[in-house]
Formats: sequence, C-alpha cells, structure tokens
Amino acid sequence: MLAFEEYLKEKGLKITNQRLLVAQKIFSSHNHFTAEGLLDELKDNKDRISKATIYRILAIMVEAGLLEEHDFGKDYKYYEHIIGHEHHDHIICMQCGRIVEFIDERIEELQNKAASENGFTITGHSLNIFGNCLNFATCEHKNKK
Amino acid sequence: MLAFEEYLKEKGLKITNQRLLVAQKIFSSHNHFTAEGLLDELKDNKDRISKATIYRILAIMVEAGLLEEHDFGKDYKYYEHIIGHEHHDHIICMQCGRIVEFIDERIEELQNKAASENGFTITGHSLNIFGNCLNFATCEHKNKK
DNA sequence: GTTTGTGCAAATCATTTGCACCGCG
DNA sequence: CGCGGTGCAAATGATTTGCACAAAC
Repeated sequence: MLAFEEYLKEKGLKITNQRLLVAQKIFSSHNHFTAEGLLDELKDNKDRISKATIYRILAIMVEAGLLEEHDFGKDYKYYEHIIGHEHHDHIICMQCGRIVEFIDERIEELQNKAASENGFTITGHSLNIFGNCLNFATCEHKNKK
Repeated sequence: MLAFEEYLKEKGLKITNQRLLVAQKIFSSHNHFTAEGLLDELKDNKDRISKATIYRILAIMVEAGLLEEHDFGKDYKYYEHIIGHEHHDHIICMQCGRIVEFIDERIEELQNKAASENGFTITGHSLNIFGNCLNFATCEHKNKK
C-alpha cells in the first residue's frame, strides 16, 4: 500500500480518488515537478482534478514528510518525493532547467560544523548550485518548467 | 562618492533624491533587509518614497552588482549590499529570524568540484542553513521580518 | 447521515506595470 | 525643454480560501 494511504488512515483523513491519483503519479517516478506541471499531467486523466485540490494534497504530503518543497529561484515551488531517497542537494541548469542531484558528506559535515560553531541547532538546509549544463540532449529547450 | 551614484552616471541614469536616499540607507550598515522593511524605515523621512520606487531601485542595484537578493524560505525576498563584503553563506534562525553569515572555503571548493564533476559551469550558488539559535537577546521575538 | 474533500471563483500578497505628472540634466 | 523617474492604483501570478455541493466512512 502507498505510504501516503497509510498516512491518511493514521490521521483519519479520507482516501479520495484525487489523493490516490496524485500519489500514484508522484511516486511512480522521481522527478522534480511543479504544481502547475502536475496539473497538466493529470488533466487528460479520466478523473479531473482542480488546481486547488492539487495544492491541498501537496501540502498534506509535505506535512506527512513524503514530499519536499524546493525553491530554485523561480516564482513557483518545485516538489520531489523523498521516499527511498537520501537527502541530497541540487545543481540547476539556468539554460534548460535540468536538475541534477548530488550529495557530498564532507559538505554535510562542514555545514553541521558551521552551524554548531555559531550556536545554532540545525533543523534543515538548502544548497543549490546554479550553472549551465551545456547538455546537448536537454539544453536546447530553455526555461522548462 | 557612492558606488551607486557612479553606476548611475556610467549608465546615463538620473540621480534622484529617492535613489540617494535608498543608497544611503542601505550602505550605511550591513543588514539583511526586505523591501517592506526598507519602506518602513524611510517612511518618516522628509522625502516620501513609494513602494514601487523601492522595488525599482532595488532592481537597479541588483543589476549593478551592488546588492544581492536572497530567498530564505519566506514569501518575500531579502537583500543585502555586498560592497566590501566577500561572498558568504547564511544561517537563519527559524525562531527569531536572526541571520548569521559564514564562509567555509572547503565547502566552496567542494561545490565547485560537485558542479564540474556533473558537467556544469557554475554561475552561482545559495547555501542556507536553517535552525534555532536560542540566543537570549534576539530569540524572544518570533518571526521578525 | 455526518463530516471531510473538492471545484469554482474570488481573495491574498509580494512584486510589477500603465499612465499622468514631476524633476534631473 | 525632453526624457527618464516617481507615485498611484490597477495588474500579475502563484498560492490560498470561502462556500455550496459531492463523496468517504
């Protein structure tokens, strides 16, 4: 059973077609997506779903710890599911929008060190590297959502 | 003369009271501020300045490379001037909003390494650590802008 | 049957923009 | 003067919300 379904039951929330639809879509792959993009992908589906509902479901999933919200410098948010995915940081191509994940334990450690040296207890962090990937396959289309 | 004034002349832009006022305010200290906050601080000034003008001036300063725009996870932007300030990253207290700057050359290097290993040319990066500072002096007021 | 969820359209909120007037150069 | 700059109010665009209806339990 989907982890999201479990969460809904736990919390006494209802299991609706829309919620299952969104969950299936999101957990079927590991992409970085936007609310708008998700809406588009579900548009042609038999079960219509509204933008408001998308946002409401995404909020629940973030609350549930199943989804992570990212700010990549655009004026809309990106999401990615984190089931079966270790924490990682991102490199974003400013040309084509391609997003590459990476993780460097040494950076993680140095961040922890920086925080504690300054008297902070870490609750989270966000490290985004912006650049150009010059990847033939993807970098031809600019400003993909 | 203010660096901003030089920039304006260079570009053939006009030197107005509003522009000087904003520049003096911003460069008189090194704080992280918001457009709204800046407007408040300049409200009681003899020369009134409108919100639209604030935004327009901030955009010019960012373009001029005198100001940096930050996204700290709120729904409004933070700015800081970078004259005489080396690049640095930020630690933000989620309780009181206090912002501490730090720099770790090892992290910088590891970022460059991660980018090039993934075939990216770096154009910029943003590293924000979120946490709690538990600082008596500041951490009593929550959600400061 | 209740209570919670959904769709729609209207509301929000930071930021941007159109336009008529103002002031720097 | 002439054109860029400013203020105001209206526009924008992502996200949120109120409300009446629909669906889950």
